[in-house]
Amino acid sequence: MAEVASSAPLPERLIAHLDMDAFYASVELLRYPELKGQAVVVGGRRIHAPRLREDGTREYSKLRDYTGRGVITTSTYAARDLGVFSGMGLMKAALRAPDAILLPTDFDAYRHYSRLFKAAVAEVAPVIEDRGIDEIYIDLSDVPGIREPVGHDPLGGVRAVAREIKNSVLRATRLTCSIGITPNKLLSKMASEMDKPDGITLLMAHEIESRIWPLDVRKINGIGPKAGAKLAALGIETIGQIAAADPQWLIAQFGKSYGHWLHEASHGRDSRPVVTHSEPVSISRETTFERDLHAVHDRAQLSEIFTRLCQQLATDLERKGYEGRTIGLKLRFEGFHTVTRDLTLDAPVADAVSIRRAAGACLKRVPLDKRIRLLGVRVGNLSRPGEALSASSQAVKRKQQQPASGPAPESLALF
DNA sequence: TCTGGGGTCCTAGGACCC
DNA sequence: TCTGGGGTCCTAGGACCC
Repeated sequence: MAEVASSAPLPERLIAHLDMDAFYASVELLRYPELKGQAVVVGGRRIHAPRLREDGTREYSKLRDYTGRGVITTSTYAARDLGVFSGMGLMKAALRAPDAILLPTDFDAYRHYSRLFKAAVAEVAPVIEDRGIDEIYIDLSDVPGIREPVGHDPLGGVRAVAREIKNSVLRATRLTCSIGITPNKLLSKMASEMDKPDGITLLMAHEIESRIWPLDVRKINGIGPKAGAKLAALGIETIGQIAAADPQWLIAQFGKSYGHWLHEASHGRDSRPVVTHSEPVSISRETTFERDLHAVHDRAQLSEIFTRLCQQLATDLERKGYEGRTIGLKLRFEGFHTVTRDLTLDAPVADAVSIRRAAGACLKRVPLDKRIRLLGVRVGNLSRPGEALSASSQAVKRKQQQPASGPAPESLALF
């Protein structure tokens, strides 16, 4: 009893961040185990799928075979050693690692393993926040046994639960993951990165100074390229330097909200709950062309792609059971300049024709003098069909009983 | 050899209403 | 005729994340 009482009390909340190790690449290695240990990059298209030779061995595409505009979605740790990372253009990566093996992205497979690993975690700890295909937050605060010390280790119970989660994931998927456990999401996200791959990192409040403050500011989830560059220009490189800065000065530099958040984050403070359910805000489809298209010269092709995106979006909406009142259009021009237009209708729609009509009206508000690199369509203001109208859309309904008259059919000739 | 696709959230200005 | 402030909605752009 005396031993337990003398150890530091566990925090009220114990939050885990679990990140699958090189997820897409690791799923591919389950299929092609002979690639284990090699530099492998995921990001190609179908044509880069391995081919079966007469003798039963496989022939893989190499990074040097790639032409086009794709980026790396994941690379194995061996490929990262060659300097190729996710987000990097495949053509650029091919210059650095021409002999790295290239595999096409197979989202269906990754989604399958995503479901498997999340279900495996849920068997141990059910309070889970989805953060995409390969990572989750888990609220471990009330997991049985987690606050039990083991021997002289007050965190023994926490370690045991972490190991149990990792074992459960490994059993279900044959994949490894890394886990960070701390009193909040912000710190856990950083902790899960500290011992990758296949690691467990526990970090409590009294260790912020020694383990968090020396880190680069970009390690904070929420400080991206822009804020990182601005901090660097102000002579701030580490999280500890943010923590040492006058909060009023941070607010003067970054605005009230972000400046205050920077101060809090640098001290490891974060009270955001683990959110186990959320509704989508918008659903979209977009595509980048193999070559930039011209609004006039490539009109037929653009029109076809535009219609196809609307049809895919309608299919997505139906499958997920949503309709939406705000239709958005996105165009990216040569030079990467991006423009969006949106239009809010009086009533939600979900069918391809209505989406296409509204997006077409948006298109008429964009000058099309430059070549187009990307075209996208989005549906926002989502609701479920048959659901009671929201107060706001009821107000609109009352005001204008007439349904919106879209543009005349001839105007669809644009594109 | 630049820079995918699918998202969320924030800001800021103008319209409109009370 | 001028002058307010608050609140909500819509739109456009941008930062950031996986």
